[in-house]
Amino acid sequence: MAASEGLAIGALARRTGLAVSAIRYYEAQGLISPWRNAGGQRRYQRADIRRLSFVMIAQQFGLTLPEIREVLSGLPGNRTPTPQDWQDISKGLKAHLDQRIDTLTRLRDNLDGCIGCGCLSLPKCALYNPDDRAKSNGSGPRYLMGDSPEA
Amino acid sequence: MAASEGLAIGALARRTGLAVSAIRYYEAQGLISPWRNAGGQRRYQRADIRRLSFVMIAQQFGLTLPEIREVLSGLPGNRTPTPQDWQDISKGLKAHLDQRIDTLTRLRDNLDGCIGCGCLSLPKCALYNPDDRAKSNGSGPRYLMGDSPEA
DNA sequence: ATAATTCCTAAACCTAACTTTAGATCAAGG
DNA sequence: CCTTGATCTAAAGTTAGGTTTAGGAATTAT
Repeated sequence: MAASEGLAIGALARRTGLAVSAIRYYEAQGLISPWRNAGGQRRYQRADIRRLSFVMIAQQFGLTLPEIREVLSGLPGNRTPTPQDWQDISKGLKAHLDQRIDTLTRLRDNLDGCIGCGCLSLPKCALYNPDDRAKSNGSGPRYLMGDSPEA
Repeated sequence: MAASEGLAIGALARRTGLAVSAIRYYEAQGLISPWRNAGGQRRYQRADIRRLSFVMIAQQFGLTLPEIREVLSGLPGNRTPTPQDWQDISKGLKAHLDQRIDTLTRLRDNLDGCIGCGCLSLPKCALYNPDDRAKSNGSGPRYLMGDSPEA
């Protein structure tokens, strides 16, 4: 097995800790693009280990797979990414995370105020802020609150 | 319509901004318990507006519905919750949020370090911490990283 | 007394991010 | 050559948190 043959999907799975099925799924989502050997099996570059690690870290930070694909598109397509390339796109990740932390911190501080006043369901409550909801992640209903003062 | 008749589900939906279907779903998840009128329709107390508002806020903070049900169980069952009751269980929410912020802040600071060293895929990287993953929310694969230094 | 709303239940459908399954093919060891 | 293990594809299943639909029944408005 010459070094030029690349990694099989199982080997990549062991190296990254991902399930084989997850790696195939990421390919379907456009996050990674292996080539195929003569028998039609996927073969990966060593740089793909780092690529998938980046995907996993970005996921922890709350990015969706389409968002991660977008960030990864900042890598050069014509050569193996250098450490500097990775550092460059990681800065975008950090900015994203900074924003999430700011949002949550603001929510927490507002909750402090609400614990003090016990208002919790008033439209005037500082927690009533649709923008935060759009930013914070995923689930939950479409709207938030809109109670009348007396309740 | 005497005041004692309670709110119909549509009225509660308008007051909270939630969809009628969401309110029924929350009931199925044990988050709210209306009584039924003679015709079998759900009727709610005014205090339920606040209860659902609390559910929505807790969701923004990243709690799952089972977790929220757990927090709500801290309310008195034998009477309408007082502002003090709400303040009491809100403290639990705040603690939860504090923890999320700590975790994210730690992740961000570790990423700062990684941007500096460019390691991103090493097991020694500070970002390699399974505990954070268990805490941070929901999706994503089971494991994280496990690359060898040379990659 | 209708007509128009609203509400009821049960079941199917939806998205994200995967996993599982089934049946077939490929690769490697003896 | 033959067996074992890894891989392939396509499709269905899974979980969370809901929404939509279908066919009725209750309420409200006129």
